Amino acid sequence: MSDIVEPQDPCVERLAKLTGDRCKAKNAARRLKALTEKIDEAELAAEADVFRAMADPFRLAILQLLRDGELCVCEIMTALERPQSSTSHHLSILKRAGLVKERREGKWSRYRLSEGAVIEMMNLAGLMTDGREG
Amino acid sequence: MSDIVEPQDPCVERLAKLTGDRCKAKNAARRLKALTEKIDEAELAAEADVFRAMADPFRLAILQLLRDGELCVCEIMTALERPQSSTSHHLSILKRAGLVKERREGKWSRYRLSEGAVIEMMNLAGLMTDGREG
DNA sequence: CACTCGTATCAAGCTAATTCGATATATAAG
DNA sequence: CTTATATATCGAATTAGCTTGATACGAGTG
Repeated sequence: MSDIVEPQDPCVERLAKLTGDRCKAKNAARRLKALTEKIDEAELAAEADVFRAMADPFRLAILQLLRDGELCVCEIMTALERPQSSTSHHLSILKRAGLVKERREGKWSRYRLSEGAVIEMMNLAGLMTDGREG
Repeated sequence: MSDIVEPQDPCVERLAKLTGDRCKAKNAARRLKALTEKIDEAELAAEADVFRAMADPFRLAILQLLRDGELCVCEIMTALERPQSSTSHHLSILKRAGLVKERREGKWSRYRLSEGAVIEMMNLAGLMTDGREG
């Protein structure tokens, strides 16, 4: 019962074996632990939800269409030649992720892009893929 | 056999019924068709691959760790307390999507973020979720 | 060569996502 | 009230993705 409270932290043990140097290992472990503690799991989960919503070519096509303005479900399904149920379903996913907004007008549901980072993210993704197949 | 070649384009028919105005319908259909033709399916698929690679909290945590520099598999699995096979598997997904780069050094595989838009995309996703959960 | 260690890949079980027809809800019109 | 139309939701089948132990590969070491 004295100086340090972590006599055999498994993380340190692990890294000590890696480097062979127990002192280095402790520093590395401290650095990794600091990095890990900065990670907010709930926030990462929320961000993953956003990315998952954009991880489908059909939904990206919808977002592309909406760049030029508001459209209703029937216009989107017509333009992209997809069944109504599928179109509506994917729009609900985009809406839940906060990527699009809905405006009810009579029996029509008109969808538009959310203000904010949506367009920028699509542009960035475009940049990332340009290097590979352009 | 004369003026127009699209006597019963199903898209126009669809929109004509919607608006009740055949002329408007034709314009709307033309606009939608122009938008649709601008869409490059292969590029959307590639972008979807990038987003799919980022659509997992564990992989986002890996990317977060790598913001501060290169790490090997064993450091990542130790920091995030995940099995080795899982860590390696997710790193391969990130690598395939072009989000990280690998550097072999002896028996170690050291991973780092790809230069480019990766960090910006994570920042943007963070912005998008900020508004929802404080 | 035998052994160790770091990493990659495989395999099997499980969960989540996609698809689309069928059905339900809601709004408007006759 | 019935009908039509636009959209949402359900259900069931298929597919894709995650997880993890087991195994294979590759590079060092004795």
